[in-house]
Amino acid sequence: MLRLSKLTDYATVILSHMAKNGKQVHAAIEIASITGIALPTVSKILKLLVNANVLVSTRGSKGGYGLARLPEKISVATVISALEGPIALTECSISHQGCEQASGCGIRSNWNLINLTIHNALESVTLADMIRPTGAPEEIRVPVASLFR
Amino acid sequence: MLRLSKLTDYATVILSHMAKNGKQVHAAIEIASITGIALPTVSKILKLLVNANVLVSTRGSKGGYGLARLPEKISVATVISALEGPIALTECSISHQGCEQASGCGIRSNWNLINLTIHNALESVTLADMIRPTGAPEEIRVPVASLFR
DNA sequence: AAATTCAGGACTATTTTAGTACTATTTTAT
DNA sequence: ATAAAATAGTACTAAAATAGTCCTGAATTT
Repeated sequence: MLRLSKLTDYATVILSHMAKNGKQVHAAIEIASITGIALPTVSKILKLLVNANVLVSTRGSKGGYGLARLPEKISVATVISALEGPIALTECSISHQGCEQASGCGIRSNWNLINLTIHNALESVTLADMIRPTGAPEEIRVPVASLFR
Repeated sequence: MLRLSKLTDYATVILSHMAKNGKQVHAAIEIASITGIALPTVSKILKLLVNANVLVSTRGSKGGYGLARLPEKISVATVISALEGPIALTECSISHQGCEQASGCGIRSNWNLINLTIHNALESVTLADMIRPTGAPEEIRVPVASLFR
């Protein structure tokens, strides 16, 4: 499975909760209790999202976290790279040093093409798309069964 | 990083070696010595690829492994799912049981859309594409820098 | 000044992945 | 027939990555 880490999965849950509720500020402990994710884990995720400029934080009592911009302006690609670093399938797409096959490897640029395609796909989906009501018929254009051939 | 396992990476190296050499049959030990991957690991990968009908094997002396069909007919998606199982970003896209947020989670069908997009991207690239000479200018249509924003 | 809340970093435990070893089975060649 | 060559299958071990926790410090509000 081409897997996303659990933390990234949590991040999407947290962010969609924040995007759904119009509230400006959410304390970490509030998010933890609503989502059922342990507080230290929630804090860790929120911190990473602040560093990636997806969230803004305010300290002190009445403080908390809020979206840095409109959900329409937050792409899934941004969220994933905030949690996991650059989006790339192979190690050599990020750094090609230490690859003993560097010279004989004619695959690299082709991997880059694939990475780019995937990145574009993830860039085109925003947080606003994620919180749209599930299963809206016009959203599903292709039979999902084809995924598991 | 949206990572592929090392074994999958190895698999693409092994398969492109096999696709480049017109030879019909390659012994596991020959592949190991050429690619520099340890023999037991090579065997493991080759077996998985046979199970996924990407390769065919013949036993006995003069035996070995060969491509089950033309490189044009072997997609990257097939290779990845042979090594890692179904291509999906989130656990709940594969099995949704045991997800305590099952009812309140409106994200699932949107993840499926993303998964589908990525799957299509990977399905459209074949082994034949992977062994094309690297860096052919017409292949690179978008600046790679945009990948690492 | 006290209470609340985020910031940052270090640490531990768990899970996943990679790699190894061994035995059985099949086919070819002598 | 028999030996050699090669894959098939299974179980096990070790290493690495990930997830999760904890603690101390800093900022803001009341």
